[in-house]
Amino acid sequence: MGGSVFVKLELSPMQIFDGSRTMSDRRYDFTEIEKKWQQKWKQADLFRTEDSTDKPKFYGLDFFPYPSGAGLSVGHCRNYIPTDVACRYRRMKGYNVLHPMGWDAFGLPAENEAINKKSHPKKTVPEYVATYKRQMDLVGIGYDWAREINSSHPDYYKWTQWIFLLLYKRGLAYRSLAPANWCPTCATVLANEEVADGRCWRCDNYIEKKDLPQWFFKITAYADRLIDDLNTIDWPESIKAMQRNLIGRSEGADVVFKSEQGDEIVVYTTRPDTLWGATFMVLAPEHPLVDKLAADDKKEEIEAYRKQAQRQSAIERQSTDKEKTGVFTGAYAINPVNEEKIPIWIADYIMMGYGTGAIMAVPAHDERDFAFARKFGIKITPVIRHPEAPADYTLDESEGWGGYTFHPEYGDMINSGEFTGSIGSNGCAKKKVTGWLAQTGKGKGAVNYKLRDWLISRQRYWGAPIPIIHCPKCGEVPVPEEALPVVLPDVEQYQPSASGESPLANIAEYVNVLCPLCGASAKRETDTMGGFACSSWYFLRYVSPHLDTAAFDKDLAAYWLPVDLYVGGAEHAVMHLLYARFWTKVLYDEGLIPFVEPFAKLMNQGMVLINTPHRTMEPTDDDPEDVDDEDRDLIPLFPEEIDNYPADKVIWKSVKMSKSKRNVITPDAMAEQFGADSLRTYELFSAPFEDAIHWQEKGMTGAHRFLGRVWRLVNDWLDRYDATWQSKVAVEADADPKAKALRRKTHQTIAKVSADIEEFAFNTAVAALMELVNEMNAFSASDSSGTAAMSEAVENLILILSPIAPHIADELWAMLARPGKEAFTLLENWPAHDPEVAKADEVEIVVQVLGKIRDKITIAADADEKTMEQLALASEKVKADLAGKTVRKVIVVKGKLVNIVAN
RNA sequence: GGGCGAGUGGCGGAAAGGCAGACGCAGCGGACUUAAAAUCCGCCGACUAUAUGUCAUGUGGGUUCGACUCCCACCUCGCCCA
Repeated sequence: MGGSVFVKLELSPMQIFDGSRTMSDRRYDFTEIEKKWQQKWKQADLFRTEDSTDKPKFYGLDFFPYPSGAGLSVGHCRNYIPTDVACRYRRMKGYNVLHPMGWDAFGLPAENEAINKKSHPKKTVPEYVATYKRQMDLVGIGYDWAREINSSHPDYYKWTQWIFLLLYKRGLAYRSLAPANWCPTCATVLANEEVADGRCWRCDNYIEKKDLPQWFFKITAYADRLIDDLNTIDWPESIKAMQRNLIGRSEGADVVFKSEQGDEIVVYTTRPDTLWGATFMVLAPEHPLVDKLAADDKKEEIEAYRKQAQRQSAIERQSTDKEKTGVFTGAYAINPVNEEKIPIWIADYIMMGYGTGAIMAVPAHDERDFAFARKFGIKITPVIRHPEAPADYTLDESEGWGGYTFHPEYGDMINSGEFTGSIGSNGCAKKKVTGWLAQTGKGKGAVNYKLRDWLISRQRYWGAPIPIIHCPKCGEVPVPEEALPVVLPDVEQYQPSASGESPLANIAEYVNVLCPLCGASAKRETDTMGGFACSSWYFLRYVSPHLDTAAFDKDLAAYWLPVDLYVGGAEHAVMHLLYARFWTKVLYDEGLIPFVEPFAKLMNQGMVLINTPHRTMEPTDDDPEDVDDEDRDLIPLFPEEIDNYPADKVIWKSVKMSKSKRNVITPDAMAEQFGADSLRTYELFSAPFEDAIHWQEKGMTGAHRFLGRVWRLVNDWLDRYDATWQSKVAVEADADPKAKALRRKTHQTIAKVSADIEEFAFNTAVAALMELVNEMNAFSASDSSGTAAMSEAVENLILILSPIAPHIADELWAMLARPGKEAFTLLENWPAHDPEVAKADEVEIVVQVLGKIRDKITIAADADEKTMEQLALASEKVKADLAGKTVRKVIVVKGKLVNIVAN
């Protein structure tokens, strides 16, 4: 103590905070500190989760990452850091916390990466995993590595296969010949959802159509539950909307049309109230009835049209911008509601996959039908009055079909026989017509979904083998449970072949087996499962990662699940989340788990963007005319190119970090330069959790400076730190207003940081900590002798900072001579704030006259409305402003303001 | 074209319908230093008459004693779907 007093007397307050004074022993050596504590945490097995059920549980989970060769960027950390803060906070709050991590190691990304590097995924994946783990530890993420899982290990995919068989047993897995989206580059089929703008979502090349026998999961059987249960979970509305949109439930009617020859053609329509306006029918070119219906003189034309339709992607075919094409079959159908004879056409904008592959076309009230009818001169009959049309408005072609004619809105029915005049609003007419169709046997109410069954087959090596055997006598035979796993064989040649067959098909010893039922020679299924299968149940494996008798322990799953907090990027969210929800419901139906939704709360973190130099693409001969430079695609400039490129031509743009753009910042570099705690603090502070961060190294400097201030503040107070502050602090605060103010700030900050972490408002939590540190610094430089208040502030600051910057917090915590102190802040209790201490006893309120601020007065915090009004009216400035006016009304907001209305 | 979201200083951002700009970055001035870095202190939306002044939260209306916040229309940007 004596030494510090001496120093204090010798130096001015400013010098006391000069970090250079005792450079050698007081420097914030983050490299040393972070290494030291990461080792200590590991030695103490600090993040090991026990399956204790006497505590409330908290299951915090990040999206299942696939380990790529590029390693982690600071962008990935935007996902892992906030989850870690939430988990550390819950742990200190007394929860039993499960915070695991594992690897979505199967699937195309890992395989493509390995192919590109001419290496084997079995070798590369462990290398990449090691890098990810090292980087996650480097950032200080507290995962329980004892629960690490890897979807490409046989002890994991054994259970993926087991769930496949469960689906098969329940009639939810089937094999069917189907036109597949075929990517020639990746040499594999893709799910519809994996195709964007007719291109493969991974390699961006155009896809083709190819007929293959393929495995599907019948997710459509769960469509209604997948929509309805969205109402029970705490997810961002945007993600829920995307899921509803993808499922695409619509209500309408199946209506039976008949061809003149008597063939039934069932069409699905969402607008049965427009039936009287159906003036033609359109079949998909692939529709099975087309050959039968087609007139002889049309057959050639139809065949040619089919061929060109098949070459196009679904997106191209259905685009509303596209010029309509089609061929008249020469046949006619009878409209069942009015017995009218209408022509049957084929057109590529009708797809076999949606509804029944045939539509009734109502050109007056559907945009594409309208364009089609106009082009081919087909009759247009309006049957719905435009809601805004005058009552006496008549519709005819002389108006050029403008004005009130074409519209897809609900409206009252016209030109519709006995239904003419039916009220259209709120779908009334639709309901009425649907009921009538059912009564008369002309059709029935029907629900349709955009959602297709989930195509799970991949003709690739690096996936979980589908556990099915094809027997010439018994047909499809599931591999018996006791024979699982079907182990992926080691092969030399795992590159996919252009034939469309899996590389597994070439391995005789794998393919040739005996039928488990009859013992005859049979062949194994050679397709593997797409990666979404593995990630549809991994969250269950973490509760008992090493169990070898079941996919998961039922009791532990019931204890830990559902996941309390699930964090990941919005961009990959729709498919994975939908499939995982589907499997969860199947497992529930099987009686294996007592919940129907796997993820109670979902949060999407914002991306990390970085300002990246670009140049525009050089003009080419293929360019459409009058392309502006601004419309041309931008190409990133690499670091070595930028110096040779004219500065005024460089276009700077904030884009996502990616290896291909060479703009990646690694956590390794940041940890080395500023420390992991600075990286964590910066990423949390820089923007709200959901918003994109624009990476700026200056921001890292700011976070680092803040931690440096904390470091010096605590260090400079160590020798005055009083571990027995608890018994003194109240007396001290009564005697010293400055001490009282500091206590107030401390307790306010505890409350603010706690609430902010729970609400994922990390940016304002960090700001609150900065405010506290600023106030502590000012206090310490003041003439106050409030050591107890300062000791309380120091202790609490370290604890509430610890989830955000755990290494520095543990180091500072270790320096305190606190009785009964735990070795790690994580083992301490989260501080509770005392509302009485946090409460201000005086507040400054605003006095307004007609909404303009005229004075600010300081009053007792608990002053009642009447007192406030009196004090406000007594203000000299207010009196001056009110001279000659009559007070009409006084609005008083307790503790905030007084507004005087006068004229 | 449809759905969702967002527009606030030079920048990132903060504001239960109640003092717009917390906190930080950058900038400016100062202290310390032989010097620099680091650190510390102060200033920091615009305008002018330098004031407890006026104007300011994409634009225009509305509700309200009071609007960044709620409602309507429009503009711009982003994401998803088509």
